[in-house]
Amino acid sequence: MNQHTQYSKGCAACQDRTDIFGGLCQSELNQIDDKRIEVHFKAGELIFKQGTPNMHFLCLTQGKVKTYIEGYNNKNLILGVVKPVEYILGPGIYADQMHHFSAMAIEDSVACLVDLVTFKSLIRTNADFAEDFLKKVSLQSINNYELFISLTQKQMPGRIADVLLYLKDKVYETNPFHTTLSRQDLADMSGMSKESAIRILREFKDENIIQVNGNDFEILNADHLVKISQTG
Amino acid sequence: MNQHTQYSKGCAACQDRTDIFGGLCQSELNQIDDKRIEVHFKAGELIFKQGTPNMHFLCLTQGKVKTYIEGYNNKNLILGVVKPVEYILGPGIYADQMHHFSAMAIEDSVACLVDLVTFKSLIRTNADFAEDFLKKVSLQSINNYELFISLTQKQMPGRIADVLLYLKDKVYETNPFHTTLSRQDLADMSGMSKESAIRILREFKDENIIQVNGNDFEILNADHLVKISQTG
DNA sequence: CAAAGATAATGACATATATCAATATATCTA
DNA sequence: TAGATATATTGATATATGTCATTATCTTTG
Repeated sequence: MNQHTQYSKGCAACQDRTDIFGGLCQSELNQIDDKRIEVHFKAGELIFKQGTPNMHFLCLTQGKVKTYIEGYNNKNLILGVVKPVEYILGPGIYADQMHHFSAMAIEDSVACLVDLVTFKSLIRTNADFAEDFLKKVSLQSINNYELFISLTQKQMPGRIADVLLYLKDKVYETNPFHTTLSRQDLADMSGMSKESAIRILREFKDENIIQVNGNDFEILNADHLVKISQTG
Repeated sequence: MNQHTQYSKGCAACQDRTDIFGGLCQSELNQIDDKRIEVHFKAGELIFKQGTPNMHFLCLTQGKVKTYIEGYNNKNLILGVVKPVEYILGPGIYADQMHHFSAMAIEDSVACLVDLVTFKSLIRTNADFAEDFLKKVSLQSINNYELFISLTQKQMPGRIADVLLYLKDKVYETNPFHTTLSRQDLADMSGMSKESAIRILREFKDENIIQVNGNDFEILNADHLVKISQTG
């Protein structure tokens, strides 16, 4: 990606492409704009790391970012994939000012960093914005509950089905779709070894539920995938 | 528990026993007090159920409550045990007005129900209260991340170790402790079958890490439990 | 107190899943 | 382009964990 083709018309322009700034007036948007740092990340680059201080509110304007918890034995658990225009919010902002998960660009990406002082002051002064934020946090929480059930109560086919449906419906929003996620990433999203993830994908392929060619996926039988997701 | 020995001096009295009302002035406390319904639950009674409308903000003043997600095949995942004075907050409040998990009294309990209109209006008008609330939500979120890692990346001994340490340090805050949680509950907290939970407990007993007698537990070697928790 | 019902404990067995090793394929780099 | 490195795939095997059946223990209730 060319560094000069960047999207830098300010927060007002982004406002058209998302709902998260809907509760802000022009002067409030300017507050954010003034404190905004636009940063470009190459695919594979770490955006922030679990365990480091959380100093900024981060808004993704281009590319895709995976968020993941670094667990034991170098095993990661991918919480989700963020796409533009969406912010990446960690619970540390209002707790211990630390990052509780890491974020890595899986495509060349552009993110805006806003210092937390500005962000928190807006939360305090604009009740609509605070409510919108609470709503976002809540929706993320609901997603986490679904992830909990998927990871702890479903067998491997159900978990892989959930990942495929998530990618199709929530991340790429197309079918077929191309992903830059590796097989290891798919495994980290479904809490299994990469060998197991590969095996399940092959089974789905053999049963004509999906078509796979490298990193190109097509869901051929979404209903069947939903059924597999539900029956564990 | 005798219905007449109830704690009913109003929110101001509860304020001494918790931090959650710290950001409220007297008139705001009165607002809550006016809309407050105090309800007694017997052990085993359902307080609210996943999938039903979420109409109240709930504050536990006596007893203990387990919160759990109802998954597939009648399998539950216990998120945690709430003790007084703490509120039980679901993400539905700011999302779809639904309960996303269930709550059940595991001891005779008393809870205050406050309608959400009052609660939300306080969030809008009192920035300190809103920040305190965000902090609570964030801490809960951080706990959930730890639970994620425990449930998805640790083997059974590590998961049972986490449950035992959680009960000792966070729920009962004594050692030895007595619990009203069944073996099935312990299994639902650690994402395994009750038979497996029982087996691991016996192993810990045989290794003199814990002492178990029915529902009376004593952690004899906490350091060892911590080590087991860390090595998976 | 005895009977009944629930909960707990244990063993035998089945199976889902991880691990290890080998090979294949893709991607990078000199 | 060739070599090197990373990633993907497959098969054989080990193991963690669930399921089922049985017995034991506790708790309730008439």
